[in-house]
Amino acid sequence: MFSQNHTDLAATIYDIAKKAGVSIATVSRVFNQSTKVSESTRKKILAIADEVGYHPRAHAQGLASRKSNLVMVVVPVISNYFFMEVLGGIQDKLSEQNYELSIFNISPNKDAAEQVGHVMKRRWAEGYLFISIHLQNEQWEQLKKYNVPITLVDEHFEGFDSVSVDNEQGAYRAVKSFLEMDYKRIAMLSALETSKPISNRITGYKKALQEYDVPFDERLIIEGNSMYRDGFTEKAGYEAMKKILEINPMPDACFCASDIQAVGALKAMMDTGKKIPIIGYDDIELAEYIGLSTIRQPMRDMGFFATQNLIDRMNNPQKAISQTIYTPELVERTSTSTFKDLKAK
Amino acid sequence: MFSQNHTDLAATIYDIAKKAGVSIATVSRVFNQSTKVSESTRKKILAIADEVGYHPRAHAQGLASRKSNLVMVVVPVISNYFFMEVLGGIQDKLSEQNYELSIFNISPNKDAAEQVGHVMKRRWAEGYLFISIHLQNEQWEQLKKYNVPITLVDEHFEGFDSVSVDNEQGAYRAVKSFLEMDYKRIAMLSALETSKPISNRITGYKKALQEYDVPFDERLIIEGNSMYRDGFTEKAGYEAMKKILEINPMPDACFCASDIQAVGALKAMMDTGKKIPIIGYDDIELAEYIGLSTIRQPMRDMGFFATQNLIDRMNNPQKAISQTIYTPELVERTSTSTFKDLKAK
DNA sequence: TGAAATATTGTAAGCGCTTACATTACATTT
DNA sequence: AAATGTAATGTAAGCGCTTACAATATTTCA
Repeated sequence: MFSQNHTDLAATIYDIAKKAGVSIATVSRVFNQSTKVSESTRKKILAIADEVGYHPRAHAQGLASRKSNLVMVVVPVISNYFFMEVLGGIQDKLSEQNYELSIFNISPNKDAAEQVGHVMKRRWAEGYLFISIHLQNEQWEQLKKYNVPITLVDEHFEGFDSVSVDNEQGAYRAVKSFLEMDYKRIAMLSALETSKPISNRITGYKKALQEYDVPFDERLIIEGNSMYRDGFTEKAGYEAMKKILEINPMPDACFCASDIQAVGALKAMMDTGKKIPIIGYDDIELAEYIGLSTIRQPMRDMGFFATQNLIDRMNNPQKAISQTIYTPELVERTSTSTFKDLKAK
Repeated sequence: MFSQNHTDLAATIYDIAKKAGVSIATVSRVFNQSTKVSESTRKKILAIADEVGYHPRAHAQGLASRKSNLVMVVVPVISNYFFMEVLGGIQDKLSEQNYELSIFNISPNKDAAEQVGHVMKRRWAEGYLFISIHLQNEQWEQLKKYNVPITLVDEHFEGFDSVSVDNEQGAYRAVKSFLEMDYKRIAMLSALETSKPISNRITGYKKALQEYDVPFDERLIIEGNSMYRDGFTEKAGYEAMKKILEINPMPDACFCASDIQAVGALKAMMDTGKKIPIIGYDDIELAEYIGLSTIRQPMRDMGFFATQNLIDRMNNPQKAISQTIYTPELVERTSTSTFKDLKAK
């Protein structure tokens, strides 16, 4: 239940010390799990603290100890399915370890590096999780100078701990599955190509084609309008798919850079009446319900593990740098299997 | 770009003051937008600060000024579409006003009031946004004693600023639209009924029936399995819809308590081959793409406005308490219109 | 030109904690 | 019982800022 004795002047460590007849150091020790306090005084102090509703002020603790118990998550856009899932995993880990979570949202309108610099300079958090943040090489290098624990999620740069997914492999598997079904003209519904995950997926796409001796045709890669959220929207997917369906001759399969775009693509096919098998990317919760075949990324696990990793580094800055790469897997559903059945007939 | 001169011992206000040949008070004034600094020294200080990459430490500022510039968002479950949208609005407002955002996630496994009490006691944030947090009357009362700015979103309790949606009205409109189409046996796919939004929606449902002289039949209200996320999941929707389709005689329309459940419901209809018109609730981004008719809640606006409201109160604690109620509107899409067309024929 | 008014800067006392080091109380050992 | 070791507590110096108040510089105006 809530504290009963609240007044405007909240109790400080001095009040508790006075009431308990001890020094503030002793009170502080009680609240810092120090073992150097006798059981009797610990109990007395805890009782008094509870009675007056005392709780150490985070700012004072932070200033005095030069620690904040705060982990900052830096993300590009908050309303995004991938991020949501990852954040779920982060939360799980953080609450388990008694850390607070703060979120910093990189606005797409301003320079990313500048905003990141701003966050770092505040020196607020003890550790940072960068989710899907893409910077220039030189900017990553600058970031290292802050000498603060940072773990990258869905991105990798030499010298940082990172947790990511093998995008090349994911795309490769998707495209390969099409090739195995004997599709040759495979389109790729892409997004902003300057981002590394996307360029890696394109590499995987090409690699699969090469392996099956299918010549690469750049006209089959369509980049959705990326003005908003780098193109990771249903709308961008919808429009890009319309273009794809107009290519002559029409592609006979399509690999989409994300599920959310694939949803738009599905809609485009419904509206135009044209239909080709598609595979998405991410495996968002929804994919199962619309029967979308997709490449599954273990998003929640990634968040959980990345946080684990970050906390490890916070506790031991000398720890060796690790790069964790999850391999995504293909999940087949009706957006491809119906066609498979047709082929089989 | 990031700071160039980073060392492990980051610059403090003293370093800047010394370099600039002024007192720390003057430096502080520059960083607090005080007008009482001459333009020339302001520029000099800013230049030096930029050069050494100085930035005031949040904890020190917070302790000295007894303010944190921090707004805490308290939510029940983070991975939730409704919350995501609301958070987007909050972010917009907050970044505009230069506040930091922290998130506290109420774990469903522990007592909500206790966790809320814990957050409040830390006295960390200057203002709190409670999103979809449901407490007992007595617990709300206790909360008031902290005497701290709080704005409720998607919930209301006398004595708090709140921003919510008229759930009764929303449900009423949905059900009424069915009644106008001459459907009589209208099922409701519900969720955990102890929550106020849900009970209000049930009230609206009943009200519409009454108005059209359709007797209320409690067997037509099916509560999804609410063990997880209070039942607001596709899975819960899927299973509940299966039950609804088995009711004898089969209902001829269904009002769902959320879009996310409606997605599951749609799937259930596909799987069983039975089909009745449905209306969801929320209007999540996805609804448009799957043609789901729904009751639109202006989620982003709610977040934005609630934050505005909170900041107003933080600046003026005497401000009169306000309750803002948005009226949701019906958005008709194919999940109802196809049926309408059929009827018309 | 000099006093009064105003603009700019400095001084210093906290804000509420942590923690190294010093001190005291108590238990052990001989 | 004195000497020694150990556990428990206290002392005091910050942590890096803000801000009331005091001091000084600059401007204004008679």
